[in-house]
Amino acid sequence: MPELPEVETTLQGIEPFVTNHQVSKINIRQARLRWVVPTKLPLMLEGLKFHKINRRGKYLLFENDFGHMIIHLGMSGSLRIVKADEPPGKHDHVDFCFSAGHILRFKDPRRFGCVLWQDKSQTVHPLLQNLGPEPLSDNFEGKHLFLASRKRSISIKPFIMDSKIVVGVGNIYANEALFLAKINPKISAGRVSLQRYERLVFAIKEVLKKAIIAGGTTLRDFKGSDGSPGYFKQKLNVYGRGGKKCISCRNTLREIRLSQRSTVYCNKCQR
DNA sequence: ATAATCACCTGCTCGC
DNA sequence: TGCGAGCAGGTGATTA
Repeated sequence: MPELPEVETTLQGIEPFVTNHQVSKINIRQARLRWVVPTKLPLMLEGLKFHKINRRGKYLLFENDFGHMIIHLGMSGSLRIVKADEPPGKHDHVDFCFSAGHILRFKDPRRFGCVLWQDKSQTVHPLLQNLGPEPLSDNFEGKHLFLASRKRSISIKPFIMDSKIVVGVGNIYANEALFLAKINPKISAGRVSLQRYERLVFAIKEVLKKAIIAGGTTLRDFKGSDGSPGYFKQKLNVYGRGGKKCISCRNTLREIRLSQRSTVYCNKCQR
């Protein structure tokens, strides 16, 4: 499920049940995720409290006195708060039990996600060290994409999905943002004007912000809820609508593959 | 260095 | 009802 809005929604939903709660026990049922869950994880967490949860791109960083736990949800991961007596399902790989009696439960059918540990130190974790700016921050602006794209022949859609360029723009929202900005996903990143990049940046921020708000409305009952947060309910203009009519001009939306990812666009509106 | 492809997994849908 | 093919929200590693 997770694009950036879902990760942010997850953070906000679990935060009150995690921060400043003492971790009593870690149960790892399946350590073989994208990378093996480190053996020393329980040692670094049990008996301690997390001070805070931060987000960097789609990575969640759980901070405590010794360092931070890094969680990524991959393609199918989720984090939920459940009661202590709730039996785990087939894909519930890791439980973080709290003294207060609830559990933070990591579920991930496809196991593309990860649960890692980084000791407190000067060095940044390799997964985090080459990441581009946060899309919702002020220093993400049109000029950044314009400068980074000069002499690049890559299509603009995979370009904005590259985490070295900007983090957190996944397939759904890349499609949606390009539609809003009226930019054809196939065109070379290096041939897009500054003005058009400014429009694209505005569209990316807009799409992500709206999705977070939509997700936020569904996370009231995060504890014990069955998940399915917001974005499915959110109105998607192009993603998943290949062959249907463009909401703006009624032209038939095209569906192609770019970098192996499903890409939907209107060839009349998006030039 | 850059762009495209592969790989990691499970579950679901579709056509036969 | 069963079976194989193809696809899915991500992204690091490998190949040209």
